[in-house]
Amino acid sequence: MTAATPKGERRRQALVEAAADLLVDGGFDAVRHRAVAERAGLPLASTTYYFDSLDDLITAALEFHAGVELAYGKARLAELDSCECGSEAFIDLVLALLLGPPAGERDAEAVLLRYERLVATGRRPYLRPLMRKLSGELHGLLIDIFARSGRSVGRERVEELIALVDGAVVNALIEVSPDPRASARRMLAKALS
Amino acid sequence: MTAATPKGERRRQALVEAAADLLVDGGFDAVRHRAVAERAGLPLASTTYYFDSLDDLITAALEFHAGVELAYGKARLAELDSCECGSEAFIDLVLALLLGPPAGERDAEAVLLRYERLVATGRRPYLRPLMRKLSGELHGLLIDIFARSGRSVGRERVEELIALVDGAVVNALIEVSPDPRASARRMLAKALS
DNA sequence: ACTAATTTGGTACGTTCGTGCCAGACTGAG
DNA sequence: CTCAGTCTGGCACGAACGTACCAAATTAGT
Repeated sequence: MTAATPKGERRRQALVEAAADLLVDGGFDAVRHRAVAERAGLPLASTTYYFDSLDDLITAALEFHAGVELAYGKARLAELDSCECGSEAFIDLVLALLLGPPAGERDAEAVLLRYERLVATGRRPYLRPLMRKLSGELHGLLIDIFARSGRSVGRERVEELIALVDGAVVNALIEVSPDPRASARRMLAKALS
Repeated sequence: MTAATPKGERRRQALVEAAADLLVDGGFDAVRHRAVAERAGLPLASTTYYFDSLDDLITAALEFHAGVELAYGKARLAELDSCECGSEAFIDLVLALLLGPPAGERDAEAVLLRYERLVATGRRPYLRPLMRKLSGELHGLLIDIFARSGRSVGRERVEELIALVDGAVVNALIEVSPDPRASARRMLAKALS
């Protein structure tokens, strides 16, 4: 169901954003009708009124969130015009694009979330087109960044580096006190040296 | 709770194996009291009698399954004595250890499950010691295999290759018709050439 | 202002889940 | 054989869930 009135549209959007928030800090399992309604300050029934099913709501939330992520990536890319491309800063930038902005204390959890989402997509075929689009644009962004910093690389090499980062992350998750970003940084530094 | 009678021990073990089966073909979410009891052909209450909580049951199931996986790995390693180490066969062997034996039609799903489990571990700190142990032994096995096939490599290089495989897999999950094993094979072949 | 369409929000139904309960059946040590 | 300790299994509770329902309130088109 799509809203037909301005106020309705605002309400619908509030639900989408609430769902996206829940998705970010609780994973797919946290996106429930009741939780979304409560976070948006709206009654339970509004979630079923504006969205045919929970999957619909999740899709909308992911779509919204993907937009936010890409906007962040493009902003960081724009900053790079001033091209302070030390190896250290460059690696941090790539990690920020792939893992999100560093989240301090909660970084391990934040990164974990990204991979939970990625893996959970495997069980939700209806999200694949969306994830493919996001992933494609992200790869494009990375190629741009490599080019703009003087390190020209092909698409294949970029995919290899992404795989390296992703693999380092999932393997870091089982450490006693996981620091997936640090593991990824180590791998990336070695591969780029 | 631990069983004190032989028949009780057999029952307990039946529950563990049923839980491991469910874990393998449905992920952590499939391991429920009722499902385990039904698959084992035992009443619901037996699951709470022998295991203090669901987490207890899951831990036992994962432990059991890890044993099975490692046994498979060691068996494949033993076969290698006859050292038919063509590049193709070698890569398939490494993939069999990391992704499990090829599962034909259902391969994508089987591989997905492994990574669901890996990521889900991030939310279950009590499983980390177990996963670390399994992961450590698997790494050791891989080093052995590399050595035995004439390709001597250090631990760091092995971890790099594992990350490459894992990253290739998680990135393959969002393809229109995912074939994670093929993606991993491609990456591995390139890295080993 | 009036009517029809849309939106609202409280409520309820049917499932599934983890877990607790307990009377009865079984089993092994004396 | 006896009986304390162990095990069995049917059952019920409370919570959380997705979703359906519907009378009342609001809004939009004329």
